[in-house]
Amino acid sequence: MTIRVLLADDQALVRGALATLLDLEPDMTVVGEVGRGDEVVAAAQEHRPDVVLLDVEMPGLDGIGATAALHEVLPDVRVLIVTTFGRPGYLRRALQSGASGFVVKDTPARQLAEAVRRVHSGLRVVDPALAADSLAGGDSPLTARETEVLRAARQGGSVADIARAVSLSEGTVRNHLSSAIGKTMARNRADAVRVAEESGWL
Amino acid sequence: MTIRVLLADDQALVRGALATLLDLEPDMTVVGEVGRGDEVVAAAQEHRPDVVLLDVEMPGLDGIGATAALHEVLPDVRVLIVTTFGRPGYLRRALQSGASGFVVKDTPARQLAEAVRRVHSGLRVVDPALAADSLAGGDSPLTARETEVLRAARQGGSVADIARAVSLSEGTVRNHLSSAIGKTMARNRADAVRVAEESGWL
DNA sequence: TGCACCGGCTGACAAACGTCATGGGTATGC
DNA sequence: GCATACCCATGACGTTTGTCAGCCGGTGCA
Repeated sequence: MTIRVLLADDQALVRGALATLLDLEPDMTVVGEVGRGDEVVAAAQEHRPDVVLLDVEMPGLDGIGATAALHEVLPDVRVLIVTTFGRPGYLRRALQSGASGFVVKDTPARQLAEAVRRVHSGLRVVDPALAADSLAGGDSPLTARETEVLRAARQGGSVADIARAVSLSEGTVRNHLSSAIGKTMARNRADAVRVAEESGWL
Repeated sequence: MTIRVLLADDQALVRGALATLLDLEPDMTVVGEVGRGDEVVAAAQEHRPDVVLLDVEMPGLDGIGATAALHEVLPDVRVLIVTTFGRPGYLRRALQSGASGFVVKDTPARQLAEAVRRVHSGLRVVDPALAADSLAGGDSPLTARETEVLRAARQGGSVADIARAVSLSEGTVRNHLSSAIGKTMARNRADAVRVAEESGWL
């Protein structure tokens, strides 16, 4: 019995390469390819795959959101997340969304097919090095408002700009920023944004 | 006569997938794979490839630097740059470094082999959409020092930190930053970093 | 009923930041 | 020779930022 695989990656070159790689395996067939996150569910309904390979960074809807949407419509489909950078926060959120596996693109190509097989058989596949980082990174210490304000601060505007974006007073924004800076152990607003982004808290 | 190809990409999964993809072509052989930019020259000297496929983002030495180093030691080797994002500045710098082609990872997988063939036969391969952006983005208006200071500002440190990193006085750093902010039409140091990064000036 | 916590706001203040004027040094080009 | 541009530095300035204290309202919990 062959494993039916659906591929979702925004980089056509990578997507095609992975497709040929997996199609060479005797027990697998790539039944579909999409380049956008919001096309995943429709493609899955059409092609009925056993395993879906999802990139985290995609236009329309990111891998996390696509996993959640997929898990709701087709609960039996296994999801294997493949991503470029091993952001600790991604792993946690991906597993919470219902993903069965998490593989970084640094892993050898031969292990990908094996990961697909494991996921298909119901096992969880998690990059060991990444799992350690995930525990170290932990849950976000930021409150909802702090994350929102910090997210708005990414564009590099002034406090007044941020206040306008989130509809708060400037003083409140400064307080939230100060709190976020303290929690991330950063020295700056910009530094806090950097730290929070790298920890997957935004 | 088969085309000998050397692959350089830090993502093992992508690298392996591209290798199988190109190895399927009857007129190509992948003679080597490396995951770091500073291993490219040594691998090229050992395996004598006709074409080297280089990713821009690599540890040790980036694709631009690797191209320059390669061009100096082995001038006959053709270089085809493959990158994730089509930053306008990359294209310009890559061609200046001696690259023969520039392909973004959004291009269909089938066109990659064709691009390799064209580069091998002495033609230049440039993504059309990217070429337009490159002209729009234009040359960096920043001076050497301004770029250096702005690069040091990416970590999110204070002026004192930056001054220590680049061995300048704090006042001078502020002047360079102010100039860079003006040239990028940003409102902030953080904003200037963002703009310069997106324009490929760092 | 208290207590702790989060959200929101204000006011104040020291530190950091961005800007400007000014000076001198060097290399490039007409 | 002279203009131009870049680099380095200093001092001064007004603004922005980060921090702190205090106050109020709402929520969840012992």
